[in-house]
Amino acid sequence: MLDEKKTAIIFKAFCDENRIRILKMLATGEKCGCKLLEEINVAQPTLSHHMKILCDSGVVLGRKEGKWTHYSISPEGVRIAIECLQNLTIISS
Amino acid sequence: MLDEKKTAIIFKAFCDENRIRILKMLATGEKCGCKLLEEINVAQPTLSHHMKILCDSGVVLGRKEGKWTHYSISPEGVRIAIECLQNLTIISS
DNA sequence: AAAACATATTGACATTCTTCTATACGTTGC
DNA sequence: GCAACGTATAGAAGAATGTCAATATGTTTT
Repeated sequence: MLDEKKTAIIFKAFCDENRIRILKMLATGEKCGCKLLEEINVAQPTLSHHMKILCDSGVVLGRKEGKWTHYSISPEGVRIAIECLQNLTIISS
Repeated sequence: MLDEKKTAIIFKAFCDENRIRILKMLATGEKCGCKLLEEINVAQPTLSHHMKILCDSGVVLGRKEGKWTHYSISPEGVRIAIECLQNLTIISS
């Protein structure tokens, strides 16, 4: 089981409204930063900040390609997050 | 699918280290506030504050009985949280 | 090499969150 | 009724977070 600190870092991804919007966009497939920026109402440095938190959580992957960064949901990160949520909440002895 | 605000409220439950400790305690069964207070290193009003956030998320249930409040994991709340996490992160078109 | 573009970093400010002390509220037992 | 107990609320202080403008970094194109 992950420690409290790492667990908190994972779920920080899901506790800001703008990050949730970003995740919903990524759920339809990989997108580059500039595309995300078009669809969300924040300044570019703010988006960059949120993308860092999402990547740090492990739930999102960033793939650099030339001047673009393509972001996508990480299936492995998602698996870990769900497992973590279950460990925290499923009653056990 | 839940809106961004409600989703954020659910996952706020999991993004503070002390709340994660509390959830781990509750995963071993229902506990009253005073029992939780013994095991966690915060003042009583701070615990009360965290319990409110946990209950607001729907992941924890509070059951009043005389002067005690007994807290437990809500299986239904957990189900919704996991479903919500899956909706946000499982790739779809 | 210079211009244009995508993204990251810095620094400042406002808001939100965590925590505490003090106090209030509701219940139990004398 | 009053004291003791468990919990909640109010208010304040400090820390963390979200946001932006300005600027830096790295890449592509001309």
